[in-house]
Amino acid sequence: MGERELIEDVAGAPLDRDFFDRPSDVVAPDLLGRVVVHGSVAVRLSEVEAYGGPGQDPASHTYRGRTPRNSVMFGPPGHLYVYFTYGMHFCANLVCMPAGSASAVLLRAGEVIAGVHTARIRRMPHADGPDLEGLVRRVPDRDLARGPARLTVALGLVRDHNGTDCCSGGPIRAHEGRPVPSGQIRTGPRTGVSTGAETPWRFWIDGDPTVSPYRAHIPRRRGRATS
DNA sequence: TTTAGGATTGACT
DNA sequence: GTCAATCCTAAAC
Repeated sequence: MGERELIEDVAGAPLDRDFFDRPSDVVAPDLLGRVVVHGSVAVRLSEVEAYGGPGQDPASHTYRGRTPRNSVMFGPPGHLYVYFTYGMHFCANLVCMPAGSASAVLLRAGEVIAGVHTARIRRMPHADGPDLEGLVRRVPDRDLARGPARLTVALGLVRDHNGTDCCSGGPIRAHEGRPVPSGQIRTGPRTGVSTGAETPWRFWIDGDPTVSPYRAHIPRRRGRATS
């Protein structure tokens, strides 16, 4: 059995593009329990957030229209939108709706269900140094993909993956997994956004230990405190 | 050209 | 609970 078959054994068949050709707030809860795959690593999603289109959602990167950074969100559905933030982190989204509409779902957290060893090494501080397992503090399994930047690292997604088509049988795909019954889905305000936080477009699996802890947005101070 | 601030995280009190 | 790290983006000038 090859890598593909092993992954499909635990993650089911890949989702096709039609899955993403719907509004992001409809796709988002349907993504819970689904499995995002990159090579040998697979993550079962436990928490996502929907972001809307131009002029509709003040929290969305596309609210003010197309820019070089957000151009992938204006493209066809089922593509990966990876962005850099806080000077050090990458986060990953799956684009929804037809080209031109520019909405997406942020992948916030999940459980690593395949490739745990690879994911753990990626999540170690200084994984490229001489001190590997046993010498560096081991990240608990539940924390491997608990948070959007952590999930992106665990899956090995980087800047260059921005724009990747996830519905063409390539190395990065979304698989059907097992959808979560609506009774187990919880919704609430989105995390860390300074505007539009009142829209309850964060979705997570009730009671799942891999869901990230909620943190309200805190505007950061700049420069030195004076006087 | 300058500047504010960010879809976060890990360390620390 | 607080805070710094760190660089990119887009808006303002």
